[in-house]
Amino acid sequence: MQPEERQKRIEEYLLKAEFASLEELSDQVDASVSTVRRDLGALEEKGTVRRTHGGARILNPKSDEFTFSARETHQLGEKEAIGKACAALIGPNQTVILDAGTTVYYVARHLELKSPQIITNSLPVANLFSGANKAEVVVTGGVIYPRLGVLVGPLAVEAFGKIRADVAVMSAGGISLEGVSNSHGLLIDIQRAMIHAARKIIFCLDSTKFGRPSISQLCGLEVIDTIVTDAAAPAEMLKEFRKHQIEVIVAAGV
Amino acid sequence: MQPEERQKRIEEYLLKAEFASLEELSDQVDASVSTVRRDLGALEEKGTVRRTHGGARILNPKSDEFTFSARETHQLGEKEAIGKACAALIGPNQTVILDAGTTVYYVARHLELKSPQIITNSLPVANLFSGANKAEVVVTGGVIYPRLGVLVGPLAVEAFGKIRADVAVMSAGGISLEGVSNSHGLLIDIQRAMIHAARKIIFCLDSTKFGRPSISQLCGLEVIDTIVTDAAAPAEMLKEFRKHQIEVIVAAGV
DNA sequence: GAAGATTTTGGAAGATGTTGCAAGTTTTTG
DNA sequence: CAAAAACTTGCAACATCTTCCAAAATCTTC
Repeated sequence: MQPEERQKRIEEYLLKAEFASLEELSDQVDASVSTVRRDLGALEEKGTVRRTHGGARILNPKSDEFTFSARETHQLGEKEAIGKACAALIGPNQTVILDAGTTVYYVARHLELKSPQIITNSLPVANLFSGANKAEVVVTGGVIYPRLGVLVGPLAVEAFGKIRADVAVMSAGGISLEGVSNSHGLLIDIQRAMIHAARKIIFCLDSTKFGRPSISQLCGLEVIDTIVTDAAAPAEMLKEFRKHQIEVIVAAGV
Repeated sequence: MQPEERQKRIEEYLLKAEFASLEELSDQVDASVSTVRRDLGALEEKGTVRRTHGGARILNPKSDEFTFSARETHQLGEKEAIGKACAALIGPNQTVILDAGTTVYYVARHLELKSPQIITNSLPVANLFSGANKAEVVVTGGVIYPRLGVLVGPLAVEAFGKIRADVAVMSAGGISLEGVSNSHGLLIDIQRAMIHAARKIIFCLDSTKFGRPSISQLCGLEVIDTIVTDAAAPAEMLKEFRKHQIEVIVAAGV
């Protein structure tokens, strides 16, 4: 990537996050910390950013945009790790369905470089890619479900009915030996349509989701191809899932 | 391929992507990197592009109407005023189509309280309402047009084909006595569908848009019901528009 | 049309710029 | 004050730029 593009992306990231560590930025723009350091030097010269020990801060914060403010999520480390591990499963130029949900959002963040074709009904995910130019992103229609920024309703279901994808990256409210469940009834129809449209089904579930069934049953274990979770997931359950021919990936902690 | 055609394609690609590496462009126009380098040199001379190490960057982001770098929007005050004046035209509980474009975005900001039903293909507008739960917001599907955050393509056109609305709030690249025009060809189909779907058509145009025709013709004056603009709009043109039975509203300056 | 002049193209060699790493110094933290 | 983290500097490896040249395409002139 060219220095200018990298610097612009650093600026953009800082606009959203306000501060960021060098590590974070380095990860974000896929360059070494040294390079990020130099970039920040240039940006500071330009006056848009101020260096701090270990990171940088935006000088002229103007973030009223709707983005998952990268800070407000619990278990950030785990979700980052899951996101990275799951993104590694996606090949370049694949067609990927991305579900709504914070965990999947973190998968999306690691997907930019693969320039896949993406289909989503999540506004935060759409926003993530709206500035980037590499990936082609299809947004399903629908009514905005307040707070979550998910598009729901017949338009969304229809859109998934029309397409076929290589992979669906899903999240859910809970998983047990009986299957996967979710708390928002409205989402169930859409998630079923996603599952129907994709050849391979990956569920991203942080460890808190295990053995915690939610209100509405989404699907049985037999439709799942892969589960990506973090190190705190209960080992016996994972063993059970493996018995069901499910590939279980435990993301390395940070 | 002719040098001119090649250079035009480079420009077009950069318009979408903002940055591009030499490799990328060379691939895109099917010429060697050396040739692309020379082309970029010419384009830089012409002033549309800036060379960077390893690539190039678009310099003159065309038609600021749709580019949403909220940081650098010109005529912010005017757009705010237009937004306020236009929002006043909308009654409560109406169904409103909101076009993409910065001016319309400012209308949306003043619309929250009226809790209307909103239909839009603009991601920034959708984001604006995704937190609030007053309004019901329908987002059309579509492919994200890079950088602009507009949903384009058949999904979007179809969505507008299926619905009926009370009002459409539109923007455009330019207006003259011949009619309204826009710079992005892709958007024309969608805007036509919007016009078709709505009973009343309002155009929000800041004063810089007058007498400045853009590339593609969108529609004639006869479809316009109302124009909202700011105080700097040329008086004679407004008079002409009024003769065509168009209601012209001049928003009070800040 | 054909022969020669001109322009454009793609590539090669050396100059220049950028990147990531490591050693040594400074700052922060407990 | 000592350990840890972060910063600076210098450097080697790498990518990109400039300049040049020969081949190909295009234009002129007859």
